[in-house]
Amino acid sequence: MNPSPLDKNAVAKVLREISLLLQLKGENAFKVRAYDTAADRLLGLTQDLGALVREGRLQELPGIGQGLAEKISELVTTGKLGFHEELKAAFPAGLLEILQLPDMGPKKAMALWKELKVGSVAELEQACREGRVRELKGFGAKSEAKILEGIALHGRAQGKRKLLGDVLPTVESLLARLQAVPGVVRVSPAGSVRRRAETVGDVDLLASAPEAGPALDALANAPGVAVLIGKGESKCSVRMVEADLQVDLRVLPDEDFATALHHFTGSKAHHVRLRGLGQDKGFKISEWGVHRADGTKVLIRDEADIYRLLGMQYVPPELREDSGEIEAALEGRLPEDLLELEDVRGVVHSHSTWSDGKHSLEQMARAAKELGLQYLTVTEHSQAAVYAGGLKEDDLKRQWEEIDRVNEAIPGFRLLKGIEVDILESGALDYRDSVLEQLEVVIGSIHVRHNLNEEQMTQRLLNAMDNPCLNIIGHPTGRLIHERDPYPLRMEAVLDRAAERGVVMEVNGKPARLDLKAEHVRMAVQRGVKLVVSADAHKVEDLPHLIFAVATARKGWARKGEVLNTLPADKFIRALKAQRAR
DNA sequence: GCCGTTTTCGGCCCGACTGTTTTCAGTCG
Repeated sequence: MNPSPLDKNAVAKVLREISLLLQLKGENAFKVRAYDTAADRLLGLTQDLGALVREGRLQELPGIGQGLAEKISELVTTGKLGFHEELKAAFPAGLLEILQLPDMGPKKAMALWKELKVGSVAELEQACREGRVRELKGFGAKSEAKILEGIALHGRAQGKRKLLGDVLPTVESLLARLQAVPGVVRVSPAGSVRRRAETVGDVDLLASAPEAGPALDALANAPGVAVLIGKGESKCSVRMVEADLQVDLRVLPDEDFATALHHFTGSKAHHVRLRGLGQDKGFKISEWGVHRADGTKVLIRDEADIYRLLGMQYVPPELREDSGEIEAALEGRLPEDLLELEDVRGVVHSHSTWSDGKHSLEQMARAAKELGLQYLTVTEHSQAAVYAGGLKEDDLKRQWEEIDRVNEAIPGFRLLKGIEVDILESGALDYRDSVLEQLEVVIGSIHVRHNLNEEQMTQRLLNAMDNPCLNIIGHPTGRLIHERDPYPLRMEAVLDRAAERGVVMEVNGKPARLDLKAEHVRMAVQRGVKLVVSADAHKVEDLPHLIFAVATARKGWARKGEVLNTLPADKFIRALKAQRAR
């Protein structure tokens, strides 16, 4: 198989750029949208793009017709697209960066370029300082100041969306504060936080109350607020000290809460589709509610009412990305038993002071029990992971004695004897089989030698899965969001082998990992590969990271039955072994 | 550029907000 010069992410990025360039050109807005829709479609793709191209099946994807199919094929097979190159040549490269500034769209950017020959952010900044921008039609002194402010912010926060895991604690404490305000009925996060996206730009919060004032004040005066950006009748925006995070709160009457929550949860792509469906059925769906053709308002008590009205299953927020959930919900194919946090009985993947963890086995066990869990899989690093205090084979026996002592000391809870064994460059495991066979849970992970090529890395994992001692592949792509790219890997091949051999895939909940990520989870589920959700805990404070693994599994449409650590400890271990014995 | 029990043309989601205007265009979510 020839590796594709461009993968789906790269192709989507080109389509996105074409959309921007077409907007600059003043092209028909619907043509522009077609490129955006196609980019969304590719990003949510769970099939192999290269295969779709080879088999000429691109046009089976909704939103992709003949024109886009040809362009995508050209990109995938040659790595370039003539149409794209021509468009790019027509504008200065810096214009695309100008478009990233707040309140800056194609019309304004083109005016700046045509009238002032401003073609980069640096030139724009200079033009503002010299007062030349305010002379333009449609611009004024205020726009000039706003642009300068935007440039400053852009420089500071360039591409730095925050990890969901870094943001959620702040969000939850703000929500608790708002819920305690007298008169407040309901509170909820909205936007990407509620959809449990991997990373978050701004945080949107909603509250319902008869009077907006007290709730708005509660946010404006909340601890940790650095700047009050703005406060009006029904909205308040602040910037938090922590992580330079912007938080927007809207307060509205409780009867408008459900439609507003739905509106502000998004995603945009999901909404565009829903509104189209609504229109077909004679409803107009907007932020302010659902209206019939005669203008009367439909009573919407909660979000489920909206989906019911459209004759489809309820779509949980995590799934609202227009990646097939709408078709599935219309046909009744959406999983009704998506994994819930409450389904999880035990935590998989943890470290203690025996290797690079911060807390003792007993501390970890007590903390996990405190969270309502029944077991914790102890999986220290193996000897190859020298930097992480990896255990020698001999150390294991002594650790097992301590595990036995802790298990006796804490009734109703159990530490399982496991290991996170390194997958060496060849795909061999870092312990002898005779040692691995004695363990209850064997996670195999890659920690060293990341710089192999796609074929070598794929083969490394395939080889590892051939060892019957291996139960689970840990953080299969090795990515660290914002820090390290996933290693090159043919995920389809890895998952096919996992399905064939009964190897389980980890969904690692560490906020910077989320690995497998949601789209890979979906690919795994489609192949019948079983999963575990893990915390990858190195200290007791990491144990709640399980919620991010659960969120990722849900975003990948994983049902309870597909996640093995929803089973009690004995059945969990038996299921792991049974998988391998198939 | 896509799409079709309104099918090969003429549609394509909707409304608020802002700053600029003097009735509206552009941007955003």
